[in-house]
Amino acid sequence: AFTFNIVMHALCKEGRVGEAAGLMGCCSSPDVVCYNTLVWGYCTIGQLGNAVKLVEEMVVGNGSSKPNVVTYNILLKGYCQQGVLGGAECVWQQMLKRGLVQNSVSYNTMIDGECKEGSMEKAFVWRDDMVSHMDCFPDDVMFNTLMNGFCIRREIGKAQELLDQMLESSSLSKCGELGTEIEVGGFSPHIHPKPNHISYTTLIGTYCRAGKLQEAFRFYEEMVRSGHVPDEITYSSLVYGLCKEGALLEARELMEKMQSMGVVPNQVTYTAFIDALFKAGNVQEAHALYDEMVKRGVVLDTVACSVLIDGLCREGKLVEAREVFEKMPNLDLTRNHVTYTTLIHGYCKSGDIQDALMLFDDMEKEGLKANAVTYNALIYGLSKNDQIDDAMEIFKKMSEKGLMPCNVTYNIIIDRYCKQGNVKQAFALYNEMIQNQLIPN
RNA sequence: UCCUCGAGAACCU
Repeated sequence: AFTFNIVMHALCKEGRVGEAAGLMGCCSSPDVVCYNTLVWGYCTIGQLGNAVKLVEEMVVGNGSSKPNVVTYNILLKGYCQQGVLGGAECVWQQMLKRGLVQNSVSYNTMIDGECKEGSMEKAFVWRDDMVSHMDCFPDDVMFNTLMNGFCIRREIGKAQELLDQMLESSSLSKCGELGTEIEVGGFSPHIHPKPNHISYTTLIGTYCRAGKLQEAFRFYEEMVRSGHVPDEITYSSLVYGLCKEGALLEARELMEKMQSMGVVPNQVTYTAFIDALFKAGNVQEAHALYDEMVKRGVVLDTVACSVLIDGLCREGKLVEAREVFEKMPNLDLTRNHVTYTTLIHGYCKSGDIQDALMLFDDMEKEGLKANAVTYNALIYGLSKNDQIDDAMEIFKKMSEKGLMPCNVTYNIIIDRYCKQGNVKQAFALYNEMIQNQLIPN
């Protein structure tokens, strides 16, 4: 079972959960860890139903594979990832019924789930619950999770205060001096964990996304100065930040610097850079870097290929873009709704509505759900092709499918009517947009 | 050997 699990885990990590399941079937006595690994696999690919079924199987099975805290923690995360916090709470109750005691991973999982929903208030309720019911104190993961929650809400200042709290309590001379101050989150100062590289990278990544590179690099330097080792995620964040601001030369320099520090650029580092090069119209370098990535044995993934498809579309090389798209399954790469939408948009932009619509059908046949962006691409393509009536058909179909048109949807149509000189229709849609509580930009 | 925190892709102007 030990050996089986190592392979199963590797398969699940690549999203090959079906194969992992098959492998477990070959194992004469799979243990809890095997089962947990498979439950985890199903959760990460979004197949919660299969995960739950497997856990039920464990419950009625023999003693060696009864679900444990880890099993339920995996389910908690599964529900949180789907945004079904209520489902996670049900799992929580089941744990109690089965006499299992939640640990800090359970609590941190729920806190992260609430943070990702933007509910910091609820996240802190879980924190309080943990402190009052358990012997465990908030750990570094919890602080990092909460920092990230504030970052998501664009309250970077509060995230920074949490970092400061961790720093204060790890410097002995300051311990006990903070008693009466009201701090973010109301933590008791003496039990703070120390920050780690993730604490810093959380802030760095947020500043990079916000285009505040000075701040990002300030924390990078502080991180290094205090003895934390930046990893590929830290550097990828910074490379992305530089690219986003158009500082492509500096991005390249940083990629070299990270290697001199012994950190190997991965597919995320490369993809961030390649994407920026394509968008800047620097096609040759984009391809050169892509080749470098492949030559170095960096494993391609869905995003890397989608970026390549997008770049080829921007170049007008739709045939080549299609070839990459077709080759993805051979490389064991999943094509998701973004991959499809990228190519659909490429076809629309080039006026090839036929292929766009065919690909849209293929997408639905694959069981992938089109989102507003997909529909917007089609609406754009049709209206640009003077098929405004067909565009409006798609527009209606969108609402029928329960997808709300967004402001980009309205922008596309309003723009078209204006270009046709049909200002009246344009205003009609503008009013509809307002009625739907959308904010014009 | 299993669970929790940080990085990259698609639509209009």
